Amino acid sequence: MKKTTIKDVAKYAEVSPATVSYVLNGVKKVSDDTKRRVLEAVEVLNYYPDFTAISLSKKKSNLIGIMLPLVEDSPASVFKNNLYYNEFVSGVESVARNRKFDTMIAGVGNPEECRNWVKKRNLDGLIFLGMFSQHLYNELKALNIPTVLIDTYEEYTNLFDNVKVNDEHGGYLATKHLIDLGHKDIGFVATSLISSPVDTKRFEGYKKALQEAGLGLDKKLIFETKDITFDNGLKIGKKIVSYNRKLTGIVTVSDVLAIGIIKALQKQGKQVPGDYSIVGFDDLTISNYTTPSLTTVRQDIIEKGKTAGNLLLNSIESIDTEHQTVEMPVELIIRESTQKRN
Amino acid sequence: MKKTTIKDVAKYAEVSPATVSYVLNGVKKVSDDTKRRVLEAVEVLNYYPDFTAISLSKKKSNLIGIMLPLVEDSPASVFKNNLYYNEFVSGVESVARNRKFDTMIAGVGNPEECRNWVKKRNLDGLIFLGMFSQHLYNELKALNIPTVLIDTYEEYTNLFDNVKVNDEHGGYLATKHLIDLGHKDIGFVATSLISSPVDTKRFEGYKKALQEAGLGLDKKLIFETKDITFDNGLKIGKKIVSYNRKLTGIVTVSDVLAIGIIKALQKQGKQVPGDYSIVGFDDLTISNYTTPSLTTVRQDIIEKGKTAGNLLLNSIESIDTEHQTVEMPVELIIRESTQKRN
DNA sequence: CTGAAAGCGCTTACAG
DNA sequence: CTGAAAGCGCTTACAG
Repeated sequence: MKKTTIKDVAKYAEVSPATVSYVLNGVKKVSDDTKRRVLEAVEVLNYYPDFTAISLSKKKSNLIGIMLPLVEDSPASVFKNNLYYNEFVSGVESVARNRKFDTMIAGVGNPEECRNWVKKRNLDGLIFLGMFSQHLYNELKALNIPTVLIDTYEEYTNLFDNVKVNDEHGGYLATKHLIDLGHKDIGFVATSLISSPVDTKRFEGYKKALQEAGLGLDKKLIFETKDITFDNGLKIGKKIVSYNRKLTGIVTVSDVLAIGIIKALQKQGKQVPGDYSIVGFDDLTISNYTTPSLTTVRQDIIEKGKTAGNLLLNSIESIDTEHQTVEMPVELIIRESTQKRN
Repeated sequence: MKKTTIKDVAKYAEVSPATVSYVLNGVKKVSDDTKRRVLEAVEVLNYYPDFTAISLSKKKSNLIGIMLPLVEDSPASVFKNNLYYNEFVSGVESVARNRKFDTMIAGVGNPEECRNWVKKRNLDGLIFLGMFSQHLYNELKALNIPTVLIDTYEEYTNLFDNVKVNDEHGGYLATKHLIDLGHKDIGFVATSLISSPVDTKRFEGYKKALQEAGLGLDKKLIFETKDITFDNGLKIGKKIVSYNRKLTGIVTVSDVLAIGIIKALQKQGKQVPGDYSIVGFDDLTISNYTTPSLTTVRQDIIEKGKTAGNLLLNSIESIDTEHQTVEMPVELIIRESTQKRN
């Protein structure tokens, strides 16, 4: 069965292919009568324009890409371990879909790879999730394609659209909550205070809350780990038990980390929230699944994805012309992993 | 900055565009000398072929699609609730990537939508995740595009490639495990025994194990729910407590359901595995996160995704020409949610 | 072994 | 208001 093309439609409607294209794209005025004939032909022949051909001639693919950091040579492991990406991607997918765009996902190791991908597939825009080298951003700039960055604080980042979250306030809320519950020895668990600006911001909030309450900053209560995985949470949980007996409250930069910590604590016979009160960050779907369920700083990740998607599409369709950064609110969700200090 | 095209390369190498195409595609023999010149030009000019153009002329997009059932008009909610999809998609993504294919994801409501998508994007192949109407499969057949179905048992399904899991054995293993632990009153929690062939198969395994042990089948111990969500698990958990005092073992068709049930049980003051032993199905990443961690029937979902991906790509590249169905093994993973009956 | 030319399915100045 | 023609960037019989 041969594919129905614009020529077939043209023939059926007794007009030129150009005219069919005109009515389909709403460009140029076409008389009502011919318009009707064309539309009818489209209907009868069950015609659907070929996006590949459109891409080629319009230089526009109606395709956006989401770039993820590449782990183990595949984004697979990223997805498996980080439910955050999952929800975010869903968000952008859903707005893209509504606005007639398709979305592709790729892990990106180096700048070249990214550039090639954009060129190869003629992507109309890009969303970057995670941290990448400045070199990559330079490449991006050269590519001159609408781009939105997520959760970045670096200065060179202002050359792009940006969506982030009120990280400092998040760290503050979490810490304040524990303080209000009477905790005085509160730990902070992050990935890296030097290489992760997001974590640094949250740490600022933590310090601020401590300070407001007249509590000192104890460097021994700061734990850093490589990346956000359950296993790393486990390790930190162990460390916490063996390491410091005065700690009763723990602020964390991620739900998954918090869940790992809780698990380790429980394995060592500790009670959460009996012995330790813990607050997560993100409010992933699964933060409800655990026992105890997780008190956490909620960011609406799906909404974040939607916002990023809309920003990108606006930029692609030249609706927004200026770079902007939108900061999304953050909210404390109190569940079972925190309680008054004994 | 203008895009580098095949013409530029041709000019630089002092050959025709056709020749460039020949060496890039390894088709026809080209003299070593010209080949070298072309490759050098490609290198120097930093040339990357435009897939859009290739798609158009080769009628091959190097793009595969993963179709998900559409909930609430967007695949987003599907992803949010069902970690299974997540891992599966990662699996196919990773093999596609290695084989130079990109993958797109779409929710599909009706057959027309699916057909349009395939046409629009010139997809080379399709993977279907979830249940769809027979009508859709008819459309698919008409489309005549390589397709692999996941977890289907319907008869008309044999017209496609298929990857599934040894569901019956899974149900059997789970049940047998509980029986071996001394449980006699074992419930079975499914979505639907009539509309879900997968659940029916697992149920077969359940019955077989019961029978082997000389235990009768008690219809009161069978619970059905609409779909696999944490909330539905919660509901069933409540029902279990109020409903039947003799029950001590529970076999489930999904980890998420099991986790919901455990949560509800715990909320009502019951112990898991003290009062109830529960076994899940899937072995999602999160089945380790919960307390107690979940005893479950493991299927390697990522591997399943990879298998599906390879099957599809083999079929696209005419490596495999016959339809085949591969059945993946299943394995009991014993963790903390089950124990000897008191 | 190499190239001219037609074609993939659409769009878009340009002319009328 | 409508259409002929060139073009998007590649591929592929076909001829030589």
